[in-house]
Amino acid sequence: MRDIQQALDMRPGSIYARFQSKEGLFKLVVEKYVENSKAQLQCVANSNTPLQSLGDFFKSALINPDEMRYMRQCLLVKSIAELDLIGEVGQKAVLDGMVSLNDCFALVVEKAILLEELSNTTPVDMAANWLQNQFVGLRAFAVIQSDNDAIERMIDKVLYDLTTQWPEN
Amino acid sequence: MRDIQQALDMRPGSIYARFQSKEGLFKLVVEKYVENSKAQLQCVANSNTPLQSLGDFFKSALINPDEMRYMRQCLLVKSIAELDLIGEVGQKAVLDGMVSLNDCFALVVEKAILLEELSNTTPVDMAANWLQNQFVGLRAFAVIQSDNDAIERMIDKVLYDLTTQWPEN
DNA sequence: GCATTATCTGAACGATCGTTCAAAAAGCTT
DNA sequence: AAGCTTTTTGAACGATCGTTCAGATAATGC
Repeated sequence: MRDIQQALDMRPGSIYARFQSKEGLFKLVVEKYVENSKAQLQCVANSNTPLQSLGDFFKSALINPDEMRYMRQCLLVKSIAELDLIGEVGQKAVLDGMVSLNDCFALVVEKAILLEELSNTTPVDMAANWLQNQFVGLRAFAVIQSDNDAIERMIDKVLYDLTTQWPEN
Repeated sequence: MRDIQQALDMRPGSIYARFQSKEGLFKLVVEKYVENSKAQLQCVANSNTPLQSLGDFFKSALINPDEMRYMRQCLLVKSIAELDLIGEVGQKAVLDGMVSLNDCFALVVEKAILLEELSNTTPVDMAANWLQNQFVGLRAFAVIQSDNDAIERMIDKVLYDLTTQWPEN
């Protein structure tokens, strides 16, 4: 809270007047973050080449100058890692956000199937879950990996595996 | 630290006599955790059916009774998420641990190639990195996913994708 | 049984945390 | 300019954090 006070040049009272508490502020931040990410993924879903756009989305989120490495971390991923330290309100915001983004990944998969970039036998929900997984794993990978080419190869592998076969049921 | 004091029924002085500080204790815990995980992965690498053993390893780490859901989180993954809040000593322990486990994943891949469960064109280092990624992603997935079958299907997908093609260079 | 060493005890330290609130300042309406 | 509402201020609160250390206790060697 004191970091935020300094960054915004605001006194504690002002912050607590606008937001009720640390957790209330956290909830709003998470919701904004999710809203932002949703917009990005909906752009991907609206693209004419959804798979390529998906790759670009992954790359822009995971690859950036070294001095901004910390930005490779995802707020939601970070929050899930500390889910047991967060209050109920914050937990709900994080979990709802994950579901919300999962729906967006599903939209991307559906669009790719529609444009025949993916087989129509692709299980949409499973693929969406899987994509979200891949993103989480790559986020952690990107934090500790300074070789951008290695990250890019991982993304290529994700895009390839998306097109291969899926387990039954 | 006070939680640990209570759990061990030890007074702060005793803990600080054995370990120098919170960070020193953290370092030892991480090292122990890595040692443990290494032993498990080396078992997998020594198996006659490394890919099946690898699947079992994933399942045992990711699937367990619901009341122990919090145990699905991995100490290293959690630590990477908070890497910016950890001191230098702790950071080094975490990053070294990740490299160490990555080597173990590489051993598993090598063994699988040797036993012809994987093509000998499989790029060992990339596959090891990739496997570690998959594990990280699945850890987060398992924390928020109560459907064990969904987790199991994801693991099956990982084992399948391990056998498919890899990006060049 | 005594001396010496190693270990443990637990109250207490200073720093930092999230948060509050009476008072001051700024904004708005007439 | 006066009166009323809204917002901001900043010192200060109690709780909790990692940590310390003089003294008590236990373990060991002779």
